[in-house]
Amino acid sequence: MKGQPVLVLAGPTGTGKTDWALRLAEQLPLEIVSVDSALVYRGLDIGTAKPSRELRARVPHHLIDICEPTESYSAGRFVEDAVALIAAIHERGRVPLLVGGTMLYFRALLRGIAPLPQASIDVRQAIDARAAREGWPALHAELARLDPQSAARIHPNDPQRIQRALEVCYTAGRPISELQQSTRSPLGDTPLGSWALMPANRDTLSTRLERRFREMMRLGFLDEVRGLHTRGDLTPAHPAVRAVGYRQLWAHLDGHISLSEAVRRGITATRQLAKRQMTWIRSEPGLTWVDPFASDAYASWSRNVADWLRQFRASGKAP
RNA sequence: GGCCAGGUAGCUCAGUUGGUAGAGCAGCGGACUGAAAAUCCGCGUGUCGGUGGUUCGAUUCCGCCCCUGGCCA
Repeated sequence: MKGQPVLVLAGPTGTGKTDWALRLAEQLPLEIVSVDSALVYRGLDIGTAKPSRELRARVPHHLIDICEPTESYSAGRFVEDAVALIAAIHERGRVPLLVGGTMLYFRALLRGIAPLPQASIDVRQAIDARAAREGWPALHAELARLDPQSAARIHPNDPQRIQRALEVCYTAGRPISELQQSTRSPLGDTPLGSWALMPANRDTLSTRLERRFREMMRLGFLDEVRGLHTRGDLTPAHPAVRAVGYRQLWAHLDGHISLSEAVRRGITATRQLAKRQMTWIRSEPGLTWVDPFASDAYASWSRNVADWLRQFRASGKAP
């Protein structure tokens, strides 16, 4: 017996996912679940192209503005939150529409994530301190002793993953590669209607991303970052400050680079983000690609979605 | 107009005591299990400004020309 349907709309930044989701929600009984590691933070608005409060008042949105920028959200928390939300939305007789570009979150939710220990600030600090003394290659060598399987997969120059793998060894007492074997999808047999916005022409996206960044600057992006900068409790080590655009403007506010250089680098970082997102989408099975910049793209997509949902209505499982 | 310094990869530059060249950035491809808008890996043929000359061989040396910047008129 199949469960109730879930809709997925993935895509790189700047392809209009948010807009499409809102339009679709005007014609179908949907609730939007954001799949975005930056939209979770309060106070990151302009630079994340966060949908406005008015828009969010019209259609139910979830997982936006749920953290302080001093916090660290995670893929694990996302999966917990999303699973609970999907159940609640189904309970209300509506259809969840998962929208976003954080592909790790999508994968963790759709394919599963192993029950691993949470990040530990203390352990990470200890590892960082050792890395500063002995260098990351030494820590990679240690990982090779404790968890050869992970060490083989993790490049010696990849501090973030070496650190995480060691952290899990220390706190769980077992290698991460072993714990990862019990990965399974939390969604079970939930039927998925999955689409990805993939621009057929990269230059079109690139141009739009630059335009959008400059528009953000016009809307007061720098003031927004200055506000975060002035708080005094945030540093470039916080995930919120590492977000594209924020990081570069932060460097400018710290006096490291000029404003025009920060903007230039911000635009570049945005393009690189989109590229990484597309790499991930290409490798992800089960996604139907849609070129968002083709004429009538939205119209035909929304028709497809409605058609796909109809089967559940017919069998009486959904609205 | 004269003098000086440059013109080498999309950009900033290095280099070749003469044997047709390499870094960073950008770009492209890839990886991705609690930071993921993160973190990391791989990919470098380009009339070496143009044209004559010297030479077995010139991007490298010499002449002339063009362009850019600076100084002097």
